[in-house]
Amino acid sequence: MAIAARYHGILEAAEDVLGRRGYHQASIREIARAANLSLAGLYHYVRGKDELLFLVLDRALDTLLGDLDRALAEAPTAETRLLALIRTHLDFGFRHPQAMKIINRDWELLDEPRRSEVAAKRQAYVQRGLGILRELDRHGRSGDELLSATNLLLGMLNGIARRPFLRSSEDPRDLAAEVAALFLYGFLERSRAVVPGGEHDD
Amino acid sequence: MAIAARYHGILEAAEDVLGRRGYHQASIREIARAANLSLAGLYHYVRGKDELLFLVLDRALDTLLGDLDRALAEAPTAETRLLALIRTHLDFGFRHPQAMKIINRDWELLDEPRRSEVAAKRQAYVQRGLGILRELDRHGRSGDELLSATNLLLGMLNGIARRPFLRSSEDPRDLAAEVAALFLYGFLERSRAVVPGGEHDD
DNA sequence: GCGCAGACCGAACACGCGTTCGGCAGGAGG
DNA sequence: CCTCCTGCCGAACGCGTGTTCGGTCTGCGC
Repeated sequence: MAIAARYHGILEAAEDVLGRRGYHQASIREIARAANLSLAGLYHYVRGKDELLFLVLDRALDTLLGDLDRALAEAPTAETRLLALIRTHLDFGFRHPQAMKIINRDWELLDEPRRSEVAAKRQAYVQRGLGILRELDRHGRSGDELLSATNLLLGMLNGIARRPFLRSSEDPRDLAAEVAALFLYGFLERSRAVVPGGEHDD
Repeated sequence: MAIAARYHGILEAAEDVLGRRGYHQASIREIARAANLSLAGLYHYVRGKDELLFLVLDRALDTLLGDLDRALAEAPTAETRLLALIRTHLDFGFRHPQAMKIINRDWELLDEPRRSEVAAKRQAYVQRGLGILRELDRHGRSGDELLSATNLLLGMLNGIARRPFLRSSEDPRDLAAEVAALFLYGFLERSRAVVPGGEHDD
């Protein structure tokens, strides 16, 4: 179990350093120091720098997809599922900002066997969004149109999560409802509550 | 004038290489090679790598802001101004994809005297968007709400411009109208033409 | 006690990087 | 003809990097 704890600590350190500095600025020496290990000691657990990136990326995407599917399973309607996706995404972004940065910024830097693996998980995430929008669609949009709308939505979410715009006063719950309202009804309308009665307190 | 041509070529080369590889992966040697100069020859024109980044960034932001202000000046209503902003942004993204990447990805890497300078130009751009949304607002939104809506909108745009999702079939004009419609009226509504009669052919 | 295996480390290697230095061509001015 | 200046280059310096090698501990089976 001690080895597993070490491994876990290494992944945490790598996520933090890789997220804060970016893949190419982050040095393996810095990750080792953050994990309370020597440089060569870190190499005892990990084959190289790209494996470190892969491990962090893989774990983060598993967490994100897991959170999402758990939230989706509890949402009965398409509207609540959309809200659940937005909420999960923003929540993850606020709770694991470094992991989010790595997902959005550094995943292309992996080399080929592994790159496809995380690309598949990224695509699975997009598919969840696309499925929800397909349910929500009332105008018979084509797959291409739905896909670009999905990318628009995810772009909005990443635009928020990227930098701390309004993190000061707002909490992710309210923010998610606001984003959902804007996406569903547009900027010109204003309907505060997206889901008419679907709120449950925790 | 030959010196000006050289300078221009250097900026083009730097924009291309910096955009494609990112600041820290791009080497000055590669930029020099792309500009048909030797390594030391490049240093004859430029003080260092960060100055290269600054020059590219500054020129790109000037172009973007210039394009935007020119398009805004011709747009009579708030709706057409919104459409103009979206169009300009997407157009710039399609025409100068490398410059767009640098603007969105690498500007934070500048060191302090210059960083503030490009931050100011970036903020000026956001202010244009915020002003348009303020005109468009029918619900007395607060400055914070308008700012976050602006960031949502810009996030959507960058989400598209980032990767070639649908570049195959769509052209920026149609795409811009689609984005504007989705932003103004929401996903649930569908109004094809955002601006009822404001189209002029070129 | 003995040996072995695994956790861990200090020191080095090879390499690519940003930057600098000394110099070479060639045209202009005296 | 000499000199200066500008555009440009080959070669090097110093440094930080990812990675590896040889070794030292410590604990456990026999």
